[in-house]
Amino acid sequence: MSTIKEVAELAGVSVGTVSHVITGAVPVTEPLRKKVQEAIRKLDYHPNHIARSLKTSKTRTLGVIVPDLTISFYPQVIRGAETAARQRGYTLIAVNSDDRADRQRELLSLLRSQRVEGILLAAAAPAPAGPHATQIVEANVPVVYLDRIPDREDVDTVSAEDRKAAEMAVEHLIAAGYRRIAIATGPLMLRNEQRRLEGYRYALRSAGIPSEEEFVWEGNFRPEDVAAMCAPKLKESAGRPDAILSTNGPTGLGVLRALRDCGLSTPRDIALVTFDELTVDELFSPSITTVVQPAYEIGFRAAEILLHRVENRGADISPIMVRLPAALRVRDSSRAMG
Amino acid sequence: MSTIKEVAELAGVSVGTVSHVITGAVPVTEPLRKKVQEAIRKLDYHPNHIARSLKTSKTRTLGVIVPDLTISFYPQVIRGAETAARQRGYTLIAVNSDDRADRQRELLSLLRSQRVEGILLAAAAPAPAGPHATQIVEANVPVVYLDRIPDREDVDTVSAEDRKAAEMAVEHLIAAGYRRIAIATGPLMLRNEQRRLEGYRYALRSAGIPSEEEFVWEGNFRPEDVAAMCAPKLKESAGRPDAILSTNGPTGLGVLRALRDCGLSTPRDIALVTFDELTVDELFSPSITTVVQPAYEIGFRAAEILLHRVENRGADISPIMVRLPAALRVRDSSRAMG
DNA sequence: AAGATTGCTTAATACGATTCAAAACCGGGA
DNA sequence: TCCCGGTTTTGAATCGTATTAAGCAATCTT
Repeated sequence: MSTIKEVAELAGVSVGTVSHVITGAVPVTEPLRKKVQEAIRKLDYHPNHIARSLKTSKTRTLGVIVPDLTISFYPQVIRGAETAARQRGYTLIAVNSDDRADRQRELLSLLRSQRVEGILLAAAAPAPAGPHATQIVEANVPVVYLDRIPDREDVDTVSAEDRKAAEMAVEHLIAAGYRRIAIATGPLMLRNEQRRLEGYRYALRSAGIPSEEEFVWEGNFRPEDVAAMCAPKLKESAGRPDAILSTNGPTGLGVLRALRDCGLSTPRDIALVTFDELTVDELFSPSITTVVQPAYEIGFRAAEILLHRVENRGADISPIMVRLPAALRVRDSSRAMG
Repeated sequence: MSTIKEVAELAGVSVGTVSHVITGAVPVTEPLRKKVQEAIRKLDYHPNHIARSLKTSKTRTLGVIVPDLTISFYPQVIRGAETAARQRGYTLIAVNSDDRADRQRELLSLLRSQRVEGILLAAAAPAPAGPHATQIVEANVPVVYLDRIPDREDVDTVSAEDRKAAEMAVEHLIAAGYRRIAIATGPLMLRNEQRRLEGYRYALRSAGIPSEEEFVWEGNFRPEDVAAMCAPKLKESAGRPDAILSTNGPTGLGVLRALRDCGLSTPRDIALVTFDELTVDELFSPSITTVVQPAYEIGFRAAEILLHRVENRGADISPIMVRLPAALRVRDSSRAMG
C-alpha cells in the first residue's frame, strides 16, 4: 500500500502539499492539485487512517455495544446509529455483550484501546449501572445509553417512552373489555422493564382495577425460561388472567409458547399484547397486537447526541434524556371481548 | 488518557520495558514487572491500539460488508464471524451496503483506509463481481465472499449448498404431490440465486416434469416489488401453479403478500416453500416450510478462512470453496396434497 | 523601483507505540 | 581482581500522517 510520501515523489511536490490537497485545510494552486490527484489515482492511494488518527488523536469512530445482534430490535438501532454517524463521517464498531457483564467490561476496554471517540451502550442485563461504564465516563469518553438505561440520572439516555407505552397497551386491553390482566416482564433490575411495569400498574389504577401481585411475572430474555415460568400459572383456569402484556419480544415469544403448551390460544382463550414485533409481517396468525418501539430512531438520536458530545467536549454538561413515543399496532390477539 | 511514557515514569523504568511487559515478547524480571503492572493499574492505562497498529502495521481488525443488517440472515452470519474473529483476538467492523454498488465501493475504500487486514463480503446485488473487489484483491487485502458469491472461480467463497438446497425443496414438493411448481427468485445476476434456480430445474427434470419458463419469476429483495410482480400471475386460476418455491426471505414475504392480495391462502390454494425463516418461531400460521441456511456457521467458517489468509499471506493460493448443507424444515405450507 | 503584503509551498516535528542494537548488570571462573 | 557470557534493560529510530513556522515568489503600494 502506497504512502503519502510516494504520492509526493510521483507528483514532484512535498508531502505537506499532498496532505493539504487531501485535507483541504490549506489552499493549493490548481496545477499542483491536479498533479497530486493524478498521482493519487495512479498509485491507488488510500490515506492511512491509522497514522492520521495517531497524529490528530481523532479516530472518527464510535463504538456500540448491544446485548445480542440477533434480537431484531438491535439491528434497526444500529442502522439508525450508522446512518447518523455516517452523515458526519464517522464509522461504527458494533459488538455483542451476550448480556454478560464480564464481556461488556472486556468490550469497553477493547473500544477504549481502539480509541473510539464515543460509545453507545445498551447495557448488559446483570449490571446496568456497573462501575465500568462510570470509569469510561471518567476517562472522558462520552457514553450515551440506549434502550437499557441505567438508574443514575446524570447520563445521556435515549429510549422509548416505556411507561407510557405500557400504559397505552393496558388501556387498550381494558377498552377491549379485559380486566384480569397479567404482565410478563424481562429482568426487573433493568430500568426500562421497571418503567413498563409502572405503566402497567398506573393504567390499572387509573381504571380502578386492583393490581394483583400474582399477575406480575418476572422473566428474562430466554423464551424457554419464560415459557417454563408461565406454564404453571396458565394450567388451571381458576385464577388465570384473561389477558397478558409482555414487555419485550423474547419474553412475548415465551408467553406464546406457554399458551401453546397449555393448549390455549390467543385471542380465543386469552388476549396478548407484546412489545416488539414477533413476526416479520402481518400475514401470520395469530397476528399479535404489538407495541412498536421506534428502534431506528432510537439509534439515530442516540448517535446524534453522542456526536454532539464528541464534538463539543465538556461544553454543556447537563444530561440529555430523550424518550421517543412507541406506537400501538392493534391486531387480532387483543380483539374486543365477545 | 495516559501513555506508555507516563507508565514508564511512574514505574521508574524505560518505555521499552513497559512495552515488554505488555507484549510479553521479551522477558522482564519479577520486581520490575510488578512495578509496571502497578503503574498500569494506577493510571488506568489502556495501550493505544492506533499507535501499535501504525508501528506493527497490524490492526487485528476485519471488515464485513453486508447488504442489510436488518435482513435476519445477516446478524447470525455476523455473530458467527465475530465469534471466530474474537477467538483469535480480532475485532470486526460491520457495515451495510444497502445493496448498492456505489455504497459498497465507498465502504471498501473506507475499510481500506482503516487498514482492515481482511474483508468478508456479501456483495451488493448490482455488481457481484465488480471491479473494486478485484482491486482489493490486487491490493493484497484478503477477501472472502459469503452468501453473495461472485461468478469468478479464483476467490474464496463460503455459502450454503444452494443447488442442493433448492433441489431438496422441490423434491419435497413433488413428493407431496405437487406438479405445477413455480419459482420466485431474487436478482438472477446473483450467483447463489442462479444456483438455486439450477437446483429447481434439476429436480424437475429428474422427476420427469417439464420445466416451463413462465414459472420462473425473477424478483428482487423488496417484498412490495415481488408482490406486485407475482399478483398478476396468480390472478386467474387458469395457468396458476399449485406450489411456489421462493429462494430467499424477502422474496418469500412478497409471494405471501401476493397470495393474500389475490385472496389465496397457503396451503389451501397453493403450497409454499421459502428459503430463510419468515417468522421467529413455529407458533404462527400458516407455518411455512423453510430451507434453513446455516447462517452462523457460514459466518464462522468464512472468518476462519479469512484469518487463515491473513496469517499466512500468499502462502497457499488455491481458492477455498466451502458449501454448507441447508436443512429443510417441513411445516404446514407444503402439506401433502389432499 | 523597493519594501510591504499576500499566498503557496516546504521542511521539521510530534503523535504513542514496537523493536533493534547497544549498554548495563550479574555471577562464576581464571 | 578482572574478564566473560548471558540475560535484562535502555535509548533511539521508526511507522505515515498532520501541522506549524519559516521560506519564497508574486503582487500590491507608494
